Amino acid sequence: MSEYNPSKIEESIQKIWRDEERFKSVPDKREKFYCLSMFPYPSGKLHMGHVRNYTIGDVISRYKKMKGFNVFQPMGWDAFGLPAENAAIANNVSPSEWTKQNIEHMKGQLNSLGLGYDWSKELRTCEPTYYKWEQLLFKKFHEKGLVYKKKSFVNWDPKDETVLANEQVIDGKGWRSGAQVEIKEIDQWFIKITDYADELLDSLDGLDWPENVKTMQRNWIGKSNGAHIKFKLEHSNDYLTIFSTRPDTVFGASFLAISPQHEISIKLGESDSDIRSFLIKCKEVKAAEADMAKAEKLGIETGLNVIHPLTGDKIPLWIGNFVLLDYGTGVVMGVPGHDQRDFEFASKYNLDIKQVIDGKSDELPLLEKGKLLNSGKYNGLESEDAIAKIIEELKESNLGEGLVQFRLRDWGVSRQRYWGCPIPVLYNDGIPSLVDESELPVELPELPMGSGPIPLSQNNEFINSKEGYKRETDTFDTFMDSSWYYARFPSADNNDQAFDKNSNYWLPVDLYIGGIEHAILHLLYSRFFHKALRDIGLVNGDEPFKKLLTQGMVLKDGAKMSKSKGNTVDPQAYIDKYGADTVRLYMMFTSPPEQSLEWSESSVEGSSRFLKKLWHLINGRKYKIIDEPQSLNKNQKDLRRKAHTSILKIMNDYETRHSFNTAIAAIMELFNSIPESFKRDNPSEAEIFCLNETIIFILKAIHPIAPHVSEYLWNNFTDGSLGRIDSSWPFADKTLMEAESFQLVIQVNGKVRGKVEIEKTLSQEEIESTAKAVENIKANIENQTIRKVIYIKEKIINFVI
RNA sequence: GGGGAUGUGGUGGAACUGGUAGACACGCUUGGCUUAGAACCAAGUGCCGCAAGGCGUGGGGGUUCGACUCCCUCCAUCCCUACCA
Repeated sequence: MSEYNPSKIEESIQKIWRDEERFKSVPDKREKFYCLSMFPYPSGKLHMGHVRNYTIGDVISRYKKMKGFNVFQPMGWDAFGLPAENAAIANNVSPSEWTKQNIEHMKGQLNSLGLGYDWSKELRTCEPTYYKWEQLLFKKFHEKGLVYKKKSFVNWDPKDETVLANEQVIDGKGWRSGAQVEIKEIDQWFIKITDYADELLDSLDGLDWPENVKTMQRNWIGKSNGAHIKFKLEHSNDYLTIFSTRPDTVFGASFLAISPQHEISIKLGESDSDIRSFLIKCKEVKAAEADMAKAEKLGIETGLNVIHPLTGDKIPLWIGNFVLLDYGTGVVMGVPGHDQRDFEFASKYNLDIKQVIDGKSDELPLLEKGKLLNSGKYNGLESEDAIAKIIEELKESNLGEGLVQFRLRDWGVSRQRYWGCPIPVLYNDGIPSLVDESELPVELPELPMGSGPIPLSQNNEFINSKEGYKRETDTFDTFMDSSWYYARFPSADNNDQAFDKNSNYWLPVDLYIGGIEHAILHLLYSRFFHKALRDIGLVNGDEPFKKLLTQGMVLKDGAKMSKSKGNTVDPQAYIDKYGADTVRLYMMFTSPPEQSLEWSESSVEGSSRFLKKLWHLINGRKYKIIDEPQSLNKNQKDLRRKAHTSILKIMNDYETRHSFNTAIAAIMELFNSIPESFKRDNPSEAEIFCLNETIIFILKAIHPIAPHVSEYLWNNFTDGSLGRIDSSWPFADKTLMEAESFQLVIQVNGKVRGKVEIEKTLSQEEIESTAKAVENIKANIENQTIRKVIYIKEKIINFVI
């Protein structure tokens, strides 16, 4: 008998798939299923996270195909981005060459895993055939009024004279130069995602997405009701406007704080050296929100006052490093009595702390709402009431108004990098205009000979390549590239249109699978893109991804696998050693998709062992057509019951729960439940019938996960008599699932004291007396009054004494 | 700082709707096969205890006949935080 040889089998089966073009998808009459896994950044090698992500997608795609769906599963490359520039500097290769080589290698790896992609629709975001359309979409967004330019902040490395990504700033220093990084303001392109804030929020409700992701998006969008309140600057005609969700606490305002980048701060810095040095200090904070929040809250008095709009009191104006110019109005009202952060700030700088809300305790800060006090004529009113009345008064005196504010900010899409999609803009005397459609794409130029990846701003040939104009030198944020690729896939081979009838047929994506780390940004940008494309008339429907599955990370020794930690495991070594089927089986078996997965070497061995056992049971055996036997003995009935209940459970696990680990456990259980006698050389006809049925069920059930070995065994077992393995899913016959008895668990006061097998024909009284008669139960309830009997049908009986 | 998760044997995990905690595996122990090992096969394996029994799902408290599951509270770890992708 031949041994299980994964590499030989996998190669031969993959050849059949290639020759048949098994995974090429075209529209037809079946129900469609567009299954998409987040495309990878071509970093060079597949990592475990990819293997997991793509195996999940492939398992579901193959399962859906067996269930009769027309499945489309494409794959492509998120090919622009920072790592290519880093590699270019480190290895002196061009980003495009490096990227191309990585793609070739990774594509081979994906194929060796047996992933069923329709490569006829492959796309690469770094190719002009892709980004030409991205440039056109940007132009359409511009025509719709969704694009504008404004100043905003970046991490600036003064030594290298480059803009740094957040991850390139380490402890406030540039990663390469080591220079102190500064916040710098530059002019950049923005897209008005906030125009869609309400819709992005509201249409979350109808999505079949995990609740936690929807919650994260809701909180990110952050719709809040509040008010703008104007404070007049003393000795001036200017006003400062703040936004507050708690106008009921306005009488507790004891300071106002402005951002260090606010024009007043900058003006004061010019004449006051203390303020100047404070502002310089504030520049030394990384632009990332987490870093700003962690930084110590610092402030400096401006010496200016503002006038409280309701009391007329003078209130000091401060500059605070925690105030973001980009967010809200760039001015904050400090109410130390009722806000944690304001309280800490006021305590530190000895500012007034007033209580204006009556709470259960008098300990400040008091964060909850309640009755107002120390608030003039509003004393005694409940917060909600007071909010309405205060807004009314402010409105009458033109010093404020109620309004809804979003936390969501517009999307800055400018990057000062080489390896990205050029923003298609021309400047004539500094006036920008979008490049004409007939002149698209604006191609990214090759790098000058011998140069590293210099930004386009240093490439004069590019800048001046259209006479009379200067070209825009910013490139797009790579989130732009990945925000619409899902819609391009079905039309990826069409160079005349961004989206053709294929996109219309396949969209929306029925299941989108990817890492939880994309829960907010990528998924929100894509949702925005879809809505904007819809309004331009390019796609149908309101949402791009009907259902979402977010997978957890792959860990080693409790930590995320990363190069810097040196704890990476190269999947290729395992594919080479055990074969793709084992790696896929291991990945699916060891943890449910949404949880993180701890890599363990020895468990891989276990998955391989199961496939070997499967091989030894089935290889060499031949399927024989036998009529369904008239009567079966207990063993035979039990096996059939197990087979049919298992198939039903596995179906539910694949389809509804996406719980592949329990599906595999059920397959293993079914395998283990085959009586030894059925496998002998001379079984009875009835035994052969039951065994054949079980083998068919097991091969079909494991096929989405271990497609090579199952198809190979299937072909040899059936000799083509039952069609291709992926042509159908087994029928689970409910009439075969019924058992004649069940095990009843007997509890006394909620503790398990015994178990007994009960015939289903028994009445509840009979069950109760049978339970009471069980040896250990008798002892437990003797001489006791049974106060209550709780019977849960065919499960449990509990005697309460 | 804010937002979202997770926590169950030596290990990965199961328990789907409040109803037998530990399915299915890994590992380990013992035995078989073997000159030996690997592989394979069989039995055992939550903890304490000779046993009867008791304890047990991150800690503490609560609801319930019954809690891994619901509520309160605390702790630990991970992810995101708008220029990593």
